[in-house]
Amino acid sequence: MHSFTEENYLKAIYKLIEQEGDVVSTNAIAEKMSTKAASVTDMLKKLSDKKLINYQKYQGVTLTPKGEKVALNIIRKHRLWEMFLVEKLDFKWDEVHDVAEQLEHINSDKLIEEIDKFLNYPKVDPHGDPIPDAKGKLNIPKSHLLSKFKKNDVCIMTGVVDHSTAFLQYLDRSGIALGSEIKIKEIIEFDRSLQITINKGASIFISNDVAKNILVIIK
Amino acid sequence: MHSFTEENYLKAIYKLIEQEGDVVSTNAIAEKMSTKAASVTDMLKKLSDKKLINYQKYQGVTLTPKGEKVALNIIRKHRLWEMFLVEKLDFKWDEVHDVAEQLEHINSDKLIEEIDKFLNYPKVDPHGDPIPDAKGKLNIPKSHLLSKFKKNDVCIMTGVVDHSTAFLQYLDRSGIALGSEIKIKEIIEFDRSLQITINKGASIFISNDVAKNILVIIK
DNA sequence: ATAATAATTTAGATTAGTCTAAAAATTATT
DNA sequence: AATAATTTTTAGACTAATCTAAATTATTAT
Repeated sequence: MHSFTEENYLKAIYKLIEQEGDVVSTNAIAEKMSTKAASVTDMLKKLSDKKLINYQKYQGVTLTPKGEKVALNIIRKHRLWEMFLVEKLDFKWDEVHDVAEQLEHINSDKLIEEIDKFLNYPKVDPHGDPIPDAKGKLNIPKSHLLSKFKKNDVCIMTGVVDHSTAFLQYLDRSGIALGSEIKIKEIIEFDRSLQITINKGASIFISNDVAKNILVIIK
Repeated sequence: MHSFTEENYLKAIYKLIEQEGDVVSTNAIAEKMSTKAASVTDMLKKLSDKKLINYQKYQGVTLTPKGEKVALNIIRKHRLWEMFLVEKLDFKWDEVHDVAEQLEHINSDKLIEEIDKFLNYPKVDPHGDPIPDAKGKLNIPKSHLLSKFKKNDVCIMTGVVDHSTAFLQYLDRSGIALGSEIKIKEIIEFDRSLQITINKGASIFISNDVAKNILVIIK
């Protein structure tokens, strides 16, 4: 099996690839893990030796299929535990994260299958994040950053990167919710801000910073 | 907080004191932890520095009140998780141990309180082992080995040390069950075997080996 | 009471994960 | 294209937990 630390690195790399792009830098990982670049380099060598990542010095990393499977399994466990805490115990959404970070490393196939059954096989968690299945496959189209789309693309809002109350309240006020249809009317060159319509309504402007925190799928 | 390893040592020491006597030897701990005596000595120094155990070179160890509290909290979590796995998920009793060994180290007061509530505040687990409360107190008299009692003592069977099917079946055939009243009629000097009556019935003989695996409370 | 045996501790090494400081490679700037 | 700035890697050290082998202390047997 893999150590807690290895699992956390793989999860961090997976999430960075999901959000930032195809290759992940040492510094990006260091920031996400709240550690130093030198420590990351050490770990990258180790994960590379174990064939969990593709790593060439100075060239950044990607996950191998094996590494991605491990990462998705951790994410599966994390999201199922979060669901369990909220649905079955009296946890609020802002209370679950730290505990789920611990529970995601518990090693027992039977346990996680039983939790899945107990929850009646949920497909997404309440953030709109999909729960990978037991084979480590996402049964829901993978979301991308709204900031990556181009003029006239139409997409559906599926989740957020920044889960802060401030940001969620801003989305609320702007009328952007899970499932909203977002059409990109215009991309302003100089600051990459977007003019969009929500559910075919009046158009509004959002900054590139905001667009980088909204996850969508192509319609 | 304490490391997983420290918690496991404290739990082992607690259980050895419960079963063996008042002071625990380095070798006994090494055996219980499946490690070497030298490693145990290192850890004993560390636990002693942290005031979790009373330790004098070559003299064995006892737990301080602080150490006992930690140990009881781990045991509380272990037993509550076992109950949860059996009662709420579809685990059999022989499947729970390994998973509970992992879950007992999850650090969240709220989580364990909610699990306790979810299970409706059980007092004992199905082995007859008591579940310590949130303050680390046992609300049930602490059990002792039947082998430690003397002639004419009367006690109540509360649990076993050896949980093997073979042993449980032997107890069954002998008519010894949880709650049985056991009276010591005679202790045979040369092999420490006992002549006892069960629920005031006909007397039977049990070996010292058997008596060392039966937990009782004084009536 | 002394020698033999057993238990325990010390000394020194090892591994995983981390760190700081310095070196090397890459990328950006002029 | 050369230099400056940034990123990444290496080198060497540290901590927690472990180990083996040797030394020390305690216990048992004669």
